[in-house]
Amino acid sequence: MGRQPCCDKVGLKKGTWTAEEDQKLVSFLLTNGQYCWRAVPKLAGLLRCGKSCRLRWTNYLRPDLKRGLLSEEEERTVIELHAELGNRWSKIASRLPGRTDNEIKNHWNTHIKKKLRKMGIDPVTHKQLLQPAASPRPAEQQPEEGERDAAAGTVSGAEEEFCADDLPSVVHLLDDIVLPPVAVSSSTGRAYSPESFSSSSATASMGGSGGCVSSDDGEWPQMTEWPESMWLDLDDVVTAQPTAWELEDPFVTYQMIELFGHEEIINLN
DNA sequence: AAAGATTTCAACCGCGGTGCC
DNA sequence: TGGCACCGCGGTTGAAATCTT
Repeated sequence: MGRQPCCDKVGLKKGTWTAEEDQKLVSFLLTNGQYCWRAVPKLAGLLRCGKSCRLRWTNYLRPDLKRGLLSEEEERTVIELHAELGNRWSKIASRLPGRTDNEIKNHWNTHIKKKLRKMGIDPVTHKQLLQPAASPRPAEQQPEEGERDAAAGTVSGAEEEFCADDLPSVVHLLDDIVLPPVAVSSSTGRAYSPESFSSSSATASMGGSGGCVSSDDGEWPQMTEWPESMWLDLDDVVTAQPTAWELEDPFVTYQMIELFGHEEIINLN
């Protein structure tokens, strides 16, 4: 009856992935493609459950991922989409090529929430906060993060409260954020340096904009580094072309990369 | 220089939807 | 048709990195 369990969790490794594990997983998936995640760890020689492998691949090892902080343009998109969709991170991520739901969720919680609050905007409802962020209530009256979110309603609650008229004001206010001077690609909105298009196999498939991110200290953007494990094992994915093209739907981005000597078209969403 | 506090983000957990048996 | 596993999602955790004192 039914299927076999995904994993028995006995003797399986947890926690941070090692370079060797990354290497095994990437090597296996690039050779065999993605099919049954349950079978992947066994076939790849990993003491991990399929779920863990899927997570590692989708959030960190996929060659089409962008690395580094979200650009100003990407942040704006996230804010707009969050106002529209709430905490549906996967939906938001699907509109930001090369970004994962986990990455966007983390960035939202660590950066964007703070920025919005500083600007006096409730990150849950996207409306102006009643009290200025600079003059918080006394500690005993200050609800915990979770409480506040719960009080403001769940995702659906936020949707109910959200008024489309609020969106332009939110986006406009974002313009007031002072960012360090960086070179920004006019076509992609992403910061870049001349080194962006390095011959590194990993950076070559980052949406055509290179793996470069702006730094917070106002200096020239830094190259995004891929884990050493990837350098070791991605010799087979060399010379990926930084040529991305967009079809009718601006949110569907495809990219041609070279895999094992033949060209592959990958959907960056 | 060291210790403690804070921040970041990779990874895990648990749930719901879907599909297989 | 019911039970179960798979998959993907959102929330949470905790180790590592960074900052502050």
